This record gives sequence, structure tokens and C-alpha cells, in this order.
Amino acid sequence: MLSELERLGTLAAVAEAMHLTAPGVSMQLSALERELGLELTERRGRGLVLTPAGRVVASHGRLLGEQLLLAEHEIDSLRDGTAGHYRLAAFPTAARSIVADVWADLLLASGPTVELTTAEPEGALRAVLDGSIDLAIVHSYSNVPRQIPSNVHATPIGSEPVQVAVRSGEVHGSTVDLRTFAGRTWITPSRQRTCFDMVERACGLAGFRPNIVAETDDFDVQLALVRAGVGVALIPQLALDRTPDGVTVLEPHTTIERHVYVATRSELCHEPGVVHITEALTAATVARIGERRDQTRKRRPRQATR
Amino acid sequence: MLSELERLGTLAAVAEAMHLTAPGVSMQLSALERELGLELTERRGRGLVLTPAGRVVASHGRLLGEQLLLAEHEIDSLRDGTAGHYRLAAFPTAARSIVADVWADLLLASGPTVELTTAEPEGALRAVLDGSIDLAIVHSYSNVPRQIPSNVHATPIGSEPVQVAVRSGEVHGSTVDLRTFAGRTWITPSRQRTCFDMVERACGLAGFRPNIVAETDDFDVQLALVRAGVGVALIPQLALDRTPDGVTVLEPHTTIERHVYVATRSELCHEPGVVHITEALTAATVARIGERRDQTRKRRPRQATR
DNA sequence: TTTGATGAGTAAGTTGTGGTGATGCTTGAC
DNA sequence: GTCAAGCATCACCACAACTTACTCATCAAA
Repeated sequence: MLSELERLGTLAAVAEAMHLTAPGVSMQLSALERELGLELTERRGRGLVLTPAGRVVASHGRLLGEQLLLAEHEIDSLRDGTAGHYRLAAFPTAARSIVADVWADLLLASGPTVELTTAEPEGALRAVLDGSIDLAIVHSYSNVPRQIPSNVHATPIGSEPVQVAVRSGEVHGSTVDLRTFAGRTWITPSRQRTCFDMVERACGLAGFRPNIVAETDDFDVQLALVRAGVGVALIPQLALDRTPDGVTVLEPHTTIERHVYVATRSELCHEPGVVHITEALTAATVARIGERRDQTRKRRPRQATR
Repeated sequence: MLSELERLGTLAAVAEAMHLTAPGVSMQLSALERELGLELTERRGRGLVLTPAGRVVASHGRLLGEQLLLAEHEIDSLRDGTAGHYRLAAFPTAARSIVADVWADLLLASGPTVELTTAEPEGALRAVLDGSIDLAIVHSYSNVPRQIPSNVHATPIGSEPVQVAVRSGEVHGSTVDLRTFAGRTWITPSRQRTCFDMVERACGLAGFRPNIVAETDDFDVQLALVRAGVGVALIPQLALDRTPDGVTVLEPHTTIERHVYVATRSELCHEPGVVHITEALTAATVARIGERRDQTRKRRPRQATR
């Protein structure tokens, strides 16, 4: 009201501009003067003008109004998913590939913002359940089904093949039977990971137990060890984008897929912002793993339930 | 409320923190959700947690709260005169001397801020009357009484002597009788100024009419003309801080004083901020004109009235 | 499994703020 | 001098915000 009064000069004009009556405005202003213990207006002729103090208060009022307008605008964008802030957890390989890709797009598009932590699927799903995380990027191997809690919704965003990494020159051809490596030493993820189970089961299906000589969750470390001739390893496609020279990647005869999902609490899964981010992640995953996989992928991963 | 809820986790705790009852808070929040068309909270066990949208709204609420707090703080300072914003007019010589001095102090002290325009006393007083200026620094010569409008209050902040400026070598000694220059050519302010009347009356009192060959309100220009030997001039002390070489300044036998006032509308004259600025201006004037004048000044300028 | 404690949500009742309309007073224009 | 414009005050009304009382859900301990 003060700000309008400064602009319009008379209380009657302010009242009209604000769709009120003059007494209403008058009472509001005198109430404010009483409350603040300051003279804000001063009669000049038939009109009212602001005192210096009134002008200061008016400018604060304008500032508050602008802030409120800003808030309203962002809240409007919240409704259609073009704004918002989400806490995202992703397993490290996804974080450094698809999340990094999407993040750049989000920054450009001034869409929703995210806050990233890296976590293995087990921990990420727990965090989704207890509410400390809004979105989790998790994975599950085709030979190690993952339990998804009942009130968590997992949207598949892509699948990638698991490949065999061997020292260059050891094996020829582009595909290979795992049996070939029955007698070899193996490099695997650490035992508490489902990635470890994936390796164990793949070898089991091929009829042998792997002779494990190194355990690490860092696929870059695994690749370095493979290169050094320490052993062989099963490594998902996404982690192979920086395969060092001296390491050859082969497709196993028995395909193993790693399915990637975006997991949220069921209540959130239809939120426009979540949908928006999920779509962006899907696009990034497709771009990373490539259309090529769309043909080879026989069984499209369906929504995982308990 | 949302912000507190984010911090405290339960609605009951929020209610207690805000000295309300739980249903009150509950109704407020559900009203907000209805109004915005967004789910802001979500039940988790016995408590309530914010949805991602809720967190965004909460952060806007916090921002608004901070802005409001800032406003309250400044309004508090408004009451004791340590904040505020005032529109100040000053005659050019005062603007470049005492106002410039005070401005630096105000910036340092984070006290009230000012907005300066330069104006000759006539215009400045008109602006004070019509409200477009809060404070005016005006002057009046001891031999040209100035009309101060009835509802304008003028506080004297200092007095300065008017000196005779002549080309160096023309006259010897430190004081001089104006009669000496009866036959000389004169440089004066322009005719519509009271400064002009001051010169005319001073010469009249000395028994002659000045032979005016140059009119300019800029005392620096007057000094340059004096130096060039165009004529002599009567110049107030404040304008003499940069007397060029080749110009000698003499005290006339009949003292002429220029009184400097801060003029405000009567309603404003006791406002703490106005008092604060007036005091600062007084201090700056004393510092400029010097304590020396306090002795020579016989008649302390009293508050001017109609 | 039952039971009690804690907490969210709903319903009904109360209060006080924020507004309107009528009226009186001041100011400025014709 | 008269009239219109505009602010302030008063009486009155409506509704938003809050309270109390109660119900229902959840969780922990017996």
C-alpha cells in the first residue's frame, strides 16, 4: 500500500488500484504506523505523501513483494516439473556417466536441480525408504534378481551387457565361453555387493567356481589389474568407456544383462519433476549404451516388484 | 511452519515452537496445499516429512522470513536515526565541501543514506516546501536577509566570512576597505542570485555602484577571472579552498558573513535521522571553516523565521 | 497380541483482524 | 462562497485463524 501510495499520491487511488475502499487502506496504514511507532505518511494538500521513513518501509515492502512473486513463479514451475530440488543417489558408475550427462542438461535447461550422493543399490534403496533420498539409480543383474521393497517404485531406464575383460592377446574373437576362464584367476567386486553374486553365479552356470585373487568395487581398478595380467573380470558396459590399452573386451556366450532403474517411493513416482528427471536419465542411458542394445536386448526389463 | 516442520519432524513440535496447537498448524498447512495444488507434506510413521516440493516452498518461506527480519532491523534503526534515506539539496559550494565530507562519514558509519542534488537556495526552499526534497542546505548573507517560509525550519550549522579576491600584488596588507575598489571592474554572481545582491549592497554601503564586467555563479570561474586581472570579486570562505596562485584574498573592513542553514519542513525537523545528518553537517562545517571563526563571529546566527 | 502413548486430522465453536458504508472535516478549484 | 475531492473515524459485518474436543493411525512395550 505504501509503495502504491508513493506512486499514486492519493489514498483513494491506492484503494481503487487494490480493489478496496479508502477507509480500509487508511486503517491499514494507521495501524502500521501505530505498530511501528513511526510516522509513515503526511498530509499534503488533499493528498498523502510518504515521509522519509515511509519511503524506506515502502521499499522494503516492494522487496518483499518481489520475493513473494519469485516464490510464486517457482511454485508454478513446480507444478509442471520444470522446477524443484531432488536428492539423488546413484551407484558410482551411473553417477559418473549418465548422471553427469543429465546434470549438464538440467543446468542448461534451468529445470529441476539435484543433489547427488553415490551409494550402492542396497544403501540407496534403504535411503529411499527412510526418506533421506528422493531418487535412487540402482541396478540389478539378470542372473541376480533384486528385491524391491513394496512401496518403492522402480522405473527401468536401460540395460547394458556385462562383458569379459581379459589381457589383450590372451583370447581371440569377439565372443567367448566363460568356461575358457575356469582355470584362470578372477578379479571381482567385494563380497557384500550383488555384483559379486553376479560373477559367482555366471561362473557357476558355466560349471566352475572362480578362483578369486582380488576384490574391489572400483571397475577402473579391476581393469588396471586385468591389464597387469592379474586375472579376468566381468565388467558392465558403462564402466568400459575408458578401457585402457592392453585390455580386450569380449561378449560372453551366455548373455548377462545389468538392468538400470530409477527407484522412488511410490508416492513420488508420478510427480512431474521426478518424471522429468527420469525421462532425462532414460535418454542419457540410451545415449550412453546406444541403440545397438535395443535389438540384442531380448527381454525388456519390466517394472520390478517384490 | 514448513521450515520448522523440516527441522523438527513432527507437527506437534512445530505447534509448540510457534505457541500454537497442533490442529491450527495442520489446518494452515492443508489450506496451503489446497491453495497451491501441491502435496507439501507426507506422513512417515507418526510424523510428517516434507515432499521435495514442500522443501522448495519451505526454503522460499525462510527467504521471505529473512527478508522480513532485515526490514524489521532497518525499521528499528529508523527509529533512532541510524538508518533512513533522505533527499538532500545543497548549493554547489556546500555540496562539494561539507556534503562531500559528511557523505564519506555516513558511508563509513552505515548510518542514514542521502541522495544529493545541487540547487541554489531559492529553488531548494521551493523543493522543501513541495516535498520533493527532505533537507536543503541554504545560505543567507548578513547584508541580505532571506525569507524563510513559515512551515520550514532552518537550523544554522555555521557561518563563514566573505572575502575580497584581487590579483596578487595589486593591494598590500590582509584587510582592505571596499572603497579601494570603487573604480575597479567587478566580477559577480548572476543577477537572480542573492549572492549578487550581497555584492551590490556591500558596495552600496561603501558608497559606490560596482562596475560589473562579468557574471557567473561558479566561484572557480570568478577566481580565474580575478587571476587574469579582469576585476575583483567577493567570495565566501568555502569557495576559497582552492584559491589559485596569483590571487590574493583580503578581509574587508566591514565584515560580511554568509550563514549556512539546514532547512527542512517543520514536521521533519525533529526526526532522529534529520537531527543526525544536521549534526554531522554542523561538525563538517566547523571543521571546514575552522574554530577560528567562532571568535570573530560576533552575532551567532539564530534560527531564521519569517 | 494387546495396550498405552504419541501424533495427525476433523468438527464445531470462538475470537479478532480486515474489510465496508455512512458521516464529518479539511483542502483546493471555480 | 460554493462545491468537489480526499482523508479519518465510527459502527457494523464477514471471514479467516485459532481453540477445544474427539477420532484414527502408528509404534513401542508389556
